[in-house]
Amino acid sequence: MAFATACKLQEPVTIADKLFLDLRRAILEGELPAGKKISEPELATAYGVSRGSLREAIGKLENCNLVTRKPNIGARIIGFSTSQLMEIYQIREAMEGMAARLAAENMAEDEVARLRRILERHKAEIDQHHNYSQQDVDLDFHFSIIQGSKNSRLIRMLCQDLYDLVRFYRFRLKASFNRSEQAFQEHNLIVAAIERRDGEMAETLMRHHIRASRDYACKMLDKVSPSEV
Amino acid sequence: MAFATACKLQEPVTIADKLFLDLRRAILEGELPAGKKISEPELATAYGVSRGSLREAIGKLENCNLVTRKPNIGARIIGFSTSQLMEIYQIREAMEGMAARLAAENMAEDEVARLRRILERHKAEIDQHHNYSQQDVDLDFHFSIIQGSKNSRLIRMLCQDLYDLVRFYRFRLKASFNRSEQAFQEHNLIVAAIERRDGEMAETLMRHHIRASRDYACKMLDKVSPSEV
DNA sequence: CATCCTGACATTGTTGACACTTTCAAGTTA
DNA sequence: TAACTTGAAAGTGTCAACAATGTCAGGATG
Repeated sequence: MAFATACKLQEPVTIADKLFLDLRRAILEGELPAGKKISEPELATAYGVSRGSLREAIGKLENCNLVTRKPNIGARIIGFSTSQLMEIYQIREAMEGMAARLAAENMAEDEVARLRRILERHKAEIDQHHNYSQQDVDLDFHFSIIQGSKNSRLIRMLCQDLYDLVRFYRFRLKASFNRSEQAFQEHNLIVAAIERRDGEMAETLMRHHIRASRDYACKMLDKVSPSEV
Repeated sequence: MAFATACKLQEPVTIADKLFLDLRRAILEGELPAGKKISEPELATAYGVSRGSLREAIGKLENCNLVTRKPNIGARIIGFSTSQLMEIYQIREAMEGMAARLAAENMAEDEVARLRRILERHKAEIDQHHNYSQQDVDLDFHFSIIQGSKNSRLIRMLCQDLYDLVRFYRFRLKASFNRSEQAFQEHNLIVAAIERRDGEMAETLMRHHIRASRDYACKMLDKVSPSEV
């Protein structure tokens, strides 16, 4: 997936880094269930490393907001709740809106062209009903715009901190999400605004897009489990 | 300072936590100079703790973006650059704008009243030329609005991740910053919008306020050191 | 019967020692 | 002299053992 590769610039050189990536993948792909308590001795022996390295890896996971720790009690995988998902959408609306504005101002021409190609790929996969890869192409789209903002800290906050959570939720709700055609239309408008270098409009459209995505997710969650917190 | 106390909910119970808070304060207040390399053995003996605890504390500092680490090479305190400061302002514009919108929608009446009182304190200190405490009152103002958003993740991202950096820069540039009267007027407008529960306007005004603050900082930096990166 | 102690067990926090990598200066060679 | 090699020193990464804390079942007490 282009998203993962492009977002992870540095190779894992140390054991703790490798472990961190392993555990992150395991959490994002549901191998380690949400809400589960992490037992340090258990995991350490399972992965064949010492507790020290594991603790360092857990520390990094805490930074990604994928686990929470309490002193003298331990770490657990985050749970998922509708309210937390809504919070994430609000933050994405603000930050990706800004990213779209900056991308319209700062993206190089070839980057804009690449963005347009992602859109074409998206359309092709819709026509062929490749539902499984539409999520990847969607991530690529958002990721490219974030990169285009050229704001290194914004990029880090979104790609490293927030999008892990997005993927965490997306993986667990993927069955419900099939808004690709509508999303494609909205993506189209955003790219057009970026091509016109209209930052104001790009931001407005991106915020609208993410709000629509939030509303859709909210409706789907209500349908699936109306009583769930 | 109300900001620091209210933002730190949990007591430091573990050695690594205490060390983390100590080091964070030392960095924010310039005790440890920007850009300095951190020697683990040196610091560990200086604080009378083992390297393991120190490394855990450094990990937390890395999460706050106050130090950067490279494998097998070590950690160093972040440096400061105008471009990085501008990036932070862009992110604050987006996120605090959203926070102000949500605060207008979600703040309880007594919280709004408290906000108004902060403003009165601000005015009193301007009249008495208490420049040193105006920065604190400014932090309290922004912090209260962020809290008022009721978005727990937004609060965490701003208060824990971004505002450490704000304080890092503010401490090192405090001499140049004397925009309190203008800032007070802008704060006034924002509170008025929140009191009217006008989220749209609160966001617009907050974004304007932060952009004005950025422009001012930019101008000051140019005046002080036009050639600096 | 419910509540409170109590003590053994399991888990986390902390430490010092060992292994590996980087750095840097002295010496060698073209 | 400049560039490369080498070896020691310093620093970081990793580990296993110890100390401190939290957990929970069993029994005593009202």
